[in-house]
Amino acid sequence: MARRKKEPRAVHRQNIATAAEELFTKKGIEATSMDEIAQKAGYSKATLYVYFQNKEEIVGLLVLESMKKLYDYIVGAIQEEKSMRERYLLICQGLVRYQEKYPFYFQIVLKGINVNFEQEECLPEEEETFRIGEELNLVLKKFVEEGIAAGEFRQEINSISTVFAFWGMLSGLIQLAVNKEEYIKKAMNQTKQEFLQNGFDTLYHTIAKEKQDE
Amino acid sequence: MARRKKEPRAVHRQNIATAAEELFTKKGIEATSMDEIAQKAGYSKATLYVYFQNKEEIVGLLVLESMKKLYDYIVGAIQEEKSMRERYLLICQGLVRYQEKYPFYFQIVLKGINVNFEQEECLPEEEETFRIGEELNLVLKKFVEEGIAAGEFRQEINSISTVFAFWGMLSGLIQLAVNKEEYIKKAMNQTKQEFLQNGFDTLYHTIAKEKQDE
Amino acid sequence: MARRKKEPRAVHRQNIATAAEELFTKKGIEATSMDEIAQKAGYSKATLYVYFQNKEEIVGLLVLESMKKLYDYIVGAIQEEKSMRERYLLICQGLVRYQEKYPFYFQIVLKGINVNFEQEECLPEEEETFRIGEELNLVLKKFVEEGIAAGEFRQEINSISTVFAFWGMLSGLIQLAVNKEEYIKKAMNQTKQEFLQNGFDTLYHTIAKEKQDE
Amino acid sequence: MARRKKEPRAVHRQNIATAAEELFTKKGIEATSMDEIAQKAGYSKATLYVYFQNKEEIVGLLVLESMKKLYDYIVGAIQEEKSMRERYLLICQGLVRYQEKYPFYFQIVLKGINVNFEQEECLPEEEETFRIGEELNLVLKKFVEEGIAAGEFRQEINSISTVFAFWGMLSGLIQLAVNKEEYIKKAMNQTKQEFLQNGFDTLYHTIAKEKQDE
DNA sequence: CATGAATGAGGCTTCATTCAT
DNA sequence: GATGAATGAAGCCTCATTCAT
Repeated sequence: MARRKKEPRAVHRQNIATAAEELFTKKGIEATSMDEIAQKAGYSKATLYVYFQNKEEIVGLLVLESMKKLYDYIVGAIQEEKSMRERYLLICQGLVRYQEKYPFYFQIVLKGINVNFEQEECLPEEEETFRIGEELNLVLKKFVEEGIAAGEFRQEINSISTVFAFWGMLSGLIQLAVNKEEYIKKAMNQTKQEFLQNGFDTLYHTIAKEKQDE
Repeated sequence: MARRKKEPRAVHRQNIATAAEELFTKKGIEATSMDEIAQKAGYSKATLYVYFQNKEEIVGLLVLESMKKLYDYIVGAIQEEKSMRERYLLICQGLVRYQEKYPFYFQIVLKGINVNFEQEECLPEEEETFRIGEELNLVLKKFVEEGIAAGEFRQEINSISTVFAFWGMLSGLIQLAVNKEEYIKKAMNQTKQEFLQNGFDTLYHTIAKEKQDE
Repeated sequence: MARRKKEPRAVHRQNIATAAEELFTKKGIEATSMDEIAQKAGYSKATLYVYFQNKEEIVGLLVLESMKKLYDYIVGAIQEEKSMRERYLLICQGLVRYQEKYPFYFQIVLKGINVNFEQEECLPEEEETFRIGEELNLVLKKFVEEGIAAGEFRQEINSISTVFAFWGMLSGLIQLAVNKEEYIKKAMNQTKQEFLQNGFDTLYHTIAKEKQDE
Repeated sequence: MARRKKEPRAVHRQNIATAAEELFTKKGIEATSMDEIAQKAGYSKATLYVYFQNKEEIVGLLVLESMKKLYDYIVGAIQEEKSMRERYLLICQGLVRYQEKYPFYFQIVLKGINVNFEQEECLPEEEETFRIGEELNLVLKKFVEEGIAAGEFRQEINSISTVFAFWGMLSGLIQLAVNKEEYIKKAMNQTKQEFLQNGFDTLYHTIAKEKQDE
């Protein structure tokens, strides 16, 4: 009954994680049972526990993966050879793509993780997630500093705090856009994209030096 | 053992809702069982089902109540005889108070409700919640228009879309501040209040007419 | 589907406990599942948890009951208007009856309970069990003292330690007799009763003053 | 990854048994999983089933080994060139050592094994265990007879039955002492050793000829 | 109306054991 | 022979919900 010959552990973990991912995206994390994940992944429920300690670890891995993706999106955006403004918008688009791909982790990442700041009791995946989050903050901070140095961003903005605040505002904006996409369409006749574009622009005024007309 | 002689249905609903409210705030909605609510409210568990169809309806009522409170906060802020800026900040404080008082509905309100836009399957409470939300949007829109008329806010901002975007950004900012209060303290040596104040100011630049240096 | 009208909580607990008791006796505690208990008791599995916090509590109640029974056996034996020797033998018989009725608790009682000496974390049933055990020790100690005073028992025996030692020896003897009843029959052609009688007599020499021929 | 080139079957069995032994002693038999045994032994879990039919057989082997050890202890004690009394106490000490080294088999040996007397369904290890048990009985019987012949032990004691009864009483005493070591300390201010010493002495009166004051 | 009583459905997790390679 | 892989079966427990009284 050996279903797969000799595929490395990581492959099985990925199979399971992928199945879980789809279900989480469709039904939410809490509402998805290990039974369903097993079924979807094509393993027996018990097998799940061969590859993961528990449900939490599956979530943990997925969150970590999502965080990596987010990191890549954003670093990729920043490394483009474009204007500050264009790169800023690419960063925003990165967040949007992230939210679309991992709707549930978006919240988790924005909520719980960093709390375990220097604490012990957490899965290695969670630690790693936190670490990447920190790195991401640094990368963004550098981006802001670069913008200031280039005379494009206003000097007053204390970079780290700004980054963090932006993080919150952007994610709030995106979540709203997603949750109320339909409403936005009907009530103000805008696509999600348009609505977001507006929001991103608006927020850009916040950091950009005067004369930066939208 | 009829606990209260003939008190109207609404009183019992309120008793139950109040008990639920406290538990939800302390432990979260999912983590609170009907058992606990019944216990805290001083009713039998079965009685809960006399006054509410199911758990969801309890949540619905509570969300509605919270929405009313939020409405009051914001309308109250707007009606103050103060400058635009001061009133803007009062609105923000209203949101903060709301988040503090109803941490769990904050998300619900920002997420699911309006989706049922003109749909059938939803509790009367949800409809009402939606209605108040709409009204709130109008009130805020008027506030923005007043600001524009007074020459304090920039003209370009299409009022309804701006209101909505602000809604998202402010709530994102607040949620972040709450979830990472500890982190904010450690990493940037700011209290939640300070961090938020900064964020609100920053966002104010977005709508305020030039020369409005913080 | 209300199976029983208004029987008090204790009745249900007893129903469940009785079913559990039978299964424990037949298959052992570990080997008996809550499912089986529910089935045998004629309740749904979930109902078990209405009346008991968990499996442990069922065991706890049963152990307590058994302890009470044991207490009654022994106090009853001691209160008989007979000679020391006869009463001693009645005590022994009490232990035998106890072992026959509650084979599994015999071990539990002799093993785990008193360990929680003055500790906190234990069910009220366990505390009560411990308390009765203590009382039993006292009763037995008095019996020994009475025997000494009557000039029937040797003076040297430090009463409390003797009681405890006897407790161990008797229970060891009884357990052996039960576990190897068959063997005893075949290897030494004795019934369990005869074998035990001999053992009890032998042990009696230990405490009785000289001239006490078997 | 053949771990050991061509070591005989027995070696592997011993490796596994040793690992199991340690875990059993530390956590109990039930609470030890095959997984853990495999890990500790350095084999794959599946390999365990190459050398043992099932978990039970591992226990069986271990019980057998323990029985051999016990046999050695006791025969060793009897062969000492000392007085009956001293040798009796050595036997007791042997039992104590046995209990300390194999706390879990103590019970098993005293309980289940001989039941399968001349029955079919039992592992070869169990048969062997039984055989050694028998031999042990004989050895002890001879010891008793020697004591009687030497005029040290009372004549009335039918040797085989006495041996068996002693077996039960001693083991009961020892188990009690172990299980309630803490309690003995607190309630009667004795160490386990002291308590046992008393018990052994007490029991010695049972077999010793008069004038044998402790 | 109020509730005591009961439960179906489901959730997570564990573990001894099997089997193809 | 040794093992990686997989799993069936079982266990304990929780909870929203129903219903007869």
